[in-house]
Amino acid sequence: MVTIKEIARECNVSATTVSNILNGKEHKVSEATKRRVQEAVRRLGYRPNYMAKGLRTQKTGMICIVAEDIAQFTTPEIVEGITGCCEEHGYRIIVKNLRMYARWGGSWYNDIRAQDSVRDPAIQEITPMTADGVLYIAGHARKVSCFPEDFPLPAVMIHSYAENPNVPSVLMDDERAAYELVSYLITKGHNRIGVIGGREDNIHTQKRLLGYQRALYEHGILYNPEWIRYARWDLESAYRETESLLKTGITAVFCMADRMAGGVYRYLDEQGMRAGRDFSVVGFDNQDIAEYFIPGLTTMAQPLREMGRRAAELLMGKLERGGVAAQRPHEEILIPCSFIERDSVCRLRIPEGNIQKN
Amino acid sequence: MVTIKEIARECNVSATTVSNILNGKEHKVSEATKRRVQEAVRRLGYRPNYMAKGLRTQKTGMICIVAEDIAQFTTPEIVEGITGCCEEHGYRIIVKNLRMYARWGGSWYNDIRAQDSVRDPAIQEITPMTADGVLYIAGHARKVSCFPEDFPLPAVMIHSYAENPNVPSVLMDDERAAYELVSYLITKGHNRIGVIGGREDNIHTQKRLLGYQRALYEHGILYNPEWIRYARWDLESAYRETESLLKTGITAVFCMADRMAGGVYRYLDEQGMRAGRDFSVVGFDNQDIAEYFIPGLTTMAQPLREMGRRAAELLMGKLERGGVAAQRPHEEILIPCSFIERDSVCRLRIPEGNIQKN
DNA sequence: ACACGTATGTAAAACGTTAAACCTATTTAC
DNA sequence: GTAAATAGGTTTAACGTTTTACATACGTGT
Repeated sequence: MVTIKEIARECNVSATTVSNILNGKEHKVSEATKRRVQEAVRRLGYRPNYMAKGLRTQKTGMICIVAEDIAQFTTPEIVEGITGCCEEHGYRIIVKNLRMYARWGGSWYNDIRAQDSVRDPAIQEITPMTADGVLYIAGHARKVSCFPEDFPLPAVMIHSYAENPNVPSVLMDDERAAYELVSYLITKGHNRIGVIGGREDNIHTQKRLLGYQRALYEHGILYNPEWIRYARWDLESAYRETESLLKTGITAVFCMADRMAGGVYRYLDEQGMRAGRDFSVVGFDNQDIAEYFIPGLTTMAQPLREMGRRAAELLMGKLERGGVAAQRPHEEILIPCSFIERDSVCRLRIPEGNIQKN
Repeated sequence: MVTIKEIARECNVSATTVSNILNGKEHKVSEATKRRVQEAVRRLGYRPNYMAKGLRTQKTGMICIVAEDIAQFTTPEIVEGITGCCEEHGYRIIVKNLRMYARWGGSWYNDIRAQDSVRDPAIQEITPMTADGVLYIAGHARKVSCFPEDFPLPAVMIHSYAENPNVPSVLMDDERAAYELVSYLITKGHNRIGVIGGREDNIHTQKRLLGYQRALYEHGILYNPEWIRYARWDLESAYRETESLLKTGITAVFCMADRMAGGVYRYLDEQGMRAGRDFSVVGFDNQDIAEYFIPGLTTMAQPLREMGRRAAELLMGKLERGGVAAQRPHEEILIPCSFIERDSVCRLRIPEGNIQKN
């Protein structure tokens, strides 16, 4: 591999000069030598040695993405958003997948319960020697400790709430998204609207429930605890809640995950009913599956790429400012979701006066 | 950050000795010093400086995953398989996502046509300075050129065929998977079986078609070109083929992607028909969506994690052998798929004698 | 004629690690 | 009793880059 020294010898200049030219520090170099060096670099096919560079500058030029489960459907799009931004800023990306390390057995997405803190060998390994910054993609609120203590590397949390000071979070606006979905159902004439939420202690479940509540309140509909069910984010558990929930006399249901809407669809099918005709369903996530439901599922698309990009931009800012403004209080960036209308909701023909009568 | 030198000073030994202990070269060190050093390493919280290490050894300790589209549904599980193996061998993982670089416009998964070769700035960037080896996740046959010429880095192709010599490929066994699916349909009594394939020039389409053909042949059913349609791997294009395909009088269809089966389901729904009752459908991929179809889609699961792991193991072998056996001819490793039975196929009640009558 | 600034560079040291060569005391072979 | 081997190290140089400090020539103002 050709080095800076060889370029220098080839052009009869010092290594320093070549380095200055390659790094755009051109205030000390004439146009002529600059062109001469650049030509040699191209001709000999010089590539920088990142390790030598990193050793000298004490920067790795890498961002570490820590993903609790890289195969979870939300993660890849977030990563795509991140890569876009990082490439533009000249950072390379290193990936740590925690899935394999997870000691708490069973299916990750369904069975993991919120943990106060992650203290994981894989994370402990991320030192300033590995990366210049960390982007943590989590599904639950977390306090993350890595080496050295208390996240000395600039970090941004994506898709969940960080409990560390100085670790800002980039999240979708759960409350508003739920508010919009439920308001949509109300404008379609529904006033008895059920909810199938995720785990009760999950922060997303809670925020979305607040949005549901606000929508009801603003339209003068009384909140009825009977209409609220909690499940485990998956089809099976949602399916098990559906029968008794429908018996409460609701005409529509807000499912906090498209996969849970799948449970409702299955129940409806068994009863010879059809979403969008005999009953109304909205989901959340706009996961692939929503498009393949028959009829297509009306839902809320999570702004995954956008979240990834915003988080990366935030991190780039921190790195370029050199951690100057690091003493701000916990920062939270909410990205709006986008409403996707398909065919799973029908208009209700019920006299208007009924609305107040829960 | 604490360095090897500080450990050395603390223990009154030379840096070399510390290095030897840390790297398991213990043939030249007494048990006593070894323990003393290890204790100091723990106490002072020493972490190796990968850049210094890499600069000296001329190894990066990293594997680069090149993904043509990291958000494509097959990629994350392959990556998960890779990470498992690489962690075990002490390699870190760096990710290049080519999606953003793709110059050929439009939707990647649907519109890209097979390219002879990828010669992409992102790939050109992967030099021995970036990674020790490359795992390339592609959807189409490819000749990959990176810098320096002709893949000097050990590489393995996953999920598609590499046209480079010395770049082995790890693939699912398309032919056999298709053979099994179609044989399954035949044992259920079907003998007029349609196909909705992917793009006609796609290598997976071709191999699966061969499997289809073999199944027919072995059961004495004549191949009928009328029953074969090509689409673009997506719901819409498959939907457009469905009507005329069904008019040929088939009783079952083999879709080469679950998403295309979605097109068939949509058509059936419009006709008041139902898969698994009035018509039979099998898919391919066992993508998430298959489970959410109503009724559930019988399909073939791609062995994605397994492919990722096998490819990584192959690469580790190459790296540890130091490229000694690199002059073998093109190697192809086929991983079997696994059949997933759900409810989209019905048994046909037709007199047995009918079978020969196409 | 002199000091001084500016443009255009160069030399040497340093980043943290490991490979190669070297050293010394003790044990073993014969 | 001597040579050779072994155990248990040490010293030095090198990996490729960037930073810091220094050097030279030329123009300019006075």
